[in-house]
Amino acid sequence: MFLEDISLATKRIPAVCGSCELGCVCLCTSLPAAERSKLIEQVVRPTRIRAGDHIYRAGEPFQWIYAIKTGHVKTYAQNGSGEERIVGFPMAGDTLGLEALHERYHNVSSVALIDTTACRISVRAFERFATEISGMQRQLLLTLSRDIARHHQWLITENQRAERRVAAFLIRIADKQKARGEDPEKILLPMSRADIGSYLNLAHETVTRALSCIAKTGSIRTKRRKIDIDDIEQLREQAFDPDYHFG
Amino acid sequence: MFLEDISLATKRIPAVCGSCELGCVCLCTSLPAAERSKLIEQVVRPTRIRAGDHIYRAGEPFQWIYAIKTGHVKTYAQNGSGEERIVGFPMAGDTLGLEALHERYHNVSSVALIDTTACRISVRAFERFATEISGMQRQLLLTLSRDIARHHQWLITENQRAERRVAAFLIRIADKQKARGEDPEKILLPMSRADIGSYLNLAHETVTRALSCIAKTGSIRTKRRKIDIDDIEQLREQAFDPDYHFG
DNA sequence: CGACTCCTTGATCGAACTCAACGTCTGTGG
DNA sequence: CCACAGACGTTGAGTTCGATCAAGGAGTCG
Repeated sequence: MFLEDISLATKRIPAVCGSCELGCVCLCTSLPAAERSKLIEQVVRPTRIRAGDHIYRAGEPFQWIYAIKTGHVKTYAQNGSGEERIVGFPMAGDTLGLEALHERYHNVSSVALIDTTACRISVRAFERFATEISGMQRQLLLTLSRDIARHHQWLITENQRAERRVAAFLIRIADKQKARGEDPEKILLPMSRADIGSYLNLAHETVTRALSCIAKTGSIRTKRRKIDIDDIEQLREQAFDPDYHFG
Repeated sequence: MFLEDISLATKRIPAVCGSCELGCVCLCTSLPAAERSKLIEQVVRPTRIRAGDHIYRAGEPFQWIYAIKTGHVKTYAQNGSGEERIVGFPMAGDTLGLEALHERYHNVSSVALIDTTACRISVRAFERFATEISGMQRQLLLTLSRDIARHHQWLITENQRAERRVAAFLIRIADKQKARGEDPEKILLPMSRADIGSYLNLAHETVTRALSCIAKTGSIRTKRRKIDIDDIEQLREQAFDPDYHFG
C-alpha cells in the first residue's frame, strides 16, 4: 500500500491489506496494469501519525481519504461549548474521513491514540479519476452502508444498562481483533476510561465500575488498560442475552 | 419520477423531486436522451404504501433502493428478544434501504406511518448499469456520507437531558419541513410518543412530560400530534444553548 | 355508544451522575 | 536510582433524572 510496497506487492501482502477498504485502488488486492499502477502512484500517499497527533480537525477542508494500516485512532465531535463526544475508534483496516464527503469539510476531529500508519488518497485525485476507480466508489458505498448498519445494531444495545454496554464494547473489540487474526482474548485498550465513557455515553467512573462488576463474574480480568477475556461466551451473554442478570 | 410522470417532466416538476436522492437517474432533474430514458424505464418503478404497511422487513433480501416522494416512514431494528428500537423517520426526499447494500439483506424493518409514495430502482438494475449511472453512485455516496455526519451531530445531543433532546427533535423536523418549502411552525407528527421515545431513548411518558415542560415555557403548543411552534428561536436555545436551563 | 389506542399526569424507585478521596502507573530530572 | 509530579484508575457517598407502575382523560373507529 505504501509507495515503497509497490515492488513488493507480489512478494508479501500485509495481512491487514486483505481487508483494507481502499482495496480497489490498492496494489495489495489487484495487481495493476501499467496504466493503473501509474494512476495509483499519483493517488496513494503513505503517512505516519504519532500518538496524540491530530490527523484532521473539525472545520478543516476534506483533502484525504485515509485507510488505517496499523494503529488506533479516536474521532470526536464537539458542540458549541467545547464538550466533546467520541464518535468512534477506527483501527487497522478502517477508512477515515468519509463523513466529510458531503460537506467538503470535516465536522469531527481525528487523533491517533497510539503511533499509527495510514494510506491515503487525495480527494482531488479521487474525484478526477472517479470513473476509472468506480470500483472504489462501490467499495466506499459498501463501507458507508456497513457503518450505517452497524450504527443501527448499536442503537439496540444503547438502552441497556452500563455493564451490558461495556461488555458489548469489549466483545466488539475482541471480534475485530479476531477478524484481523490477532488473539481475541488479550485486549490492550489504547483509550482511557473517559474516552470509553464518552463513546458509550457513560461517566468514566461508571465504566470502571462496570468493568469491576464484569470482572467479579469471572468473564474478564482487568489490569488498567490490559483486559484478559477468560470466558468470552459468558461475556457474550452478559452483552447480548436478555436473560442474563448481573449480581 | 413515476412512469406516468415521464411525459410530464418538462411541464411540472414536483417540488420534492428537486432534492430527491435518486436525482441522477430521475427524469425530474436531467432530461434524458432516448437511450437514457429507456434505461430509466427499466429501472425506476413507482410504488404506493398504505399507512401501517411494511416496505421491507429485517431479514428480507435487498431488492430495491427507494426514494420517498410523499409520506413518512419509520425504520426500526429488533434484538433477539423482540424489543424494537426506532432508528429513523425517513420522509419525503429521503432514500431508504441503503444500509442493506453491504449485507445484501435488510437488517432493519421499514413501515409507513401514513400513506406514502416512493420511487424505486431495482438493485439488480443498479448493479447492471453501475457505470452508466455512476453519477447515482456518487449521489448515494454523498447521501450516506451525510447520514453519517448527521449521526455524529446527533451523538452530541444524546447525553443531554430529556427536554433538550425532544426540543432538538422538533427543531430538526421544523428545519426539514422548511427545507422542503413547508411551514416550519406547524408540525403534524405522524408518529406516536412511544415511537419518539424509542428513537430518543426515552420512555413515552418522559416524551410527554418534556413536551409539557417545553410548552410551559411558551416555545410551543401541543395538541396530541399537532405541535405549533410559537417561538422557534427560544426552542432552538432550549435544544442547543448550553446556558439555557428549564424552570 | 363502547372498545380501543394513545396521551397525560402523579408517585415511587433505581441506575447512573457528581463530587470527593485515595491508589497506581509513567515519565522526568536531580 | 530515587523522588516527585501528573495523569489515570478505582472506590465510596449522596443526589438526581428518568424509568416504572398506576390511573384517568381524550380522540377514533366500528
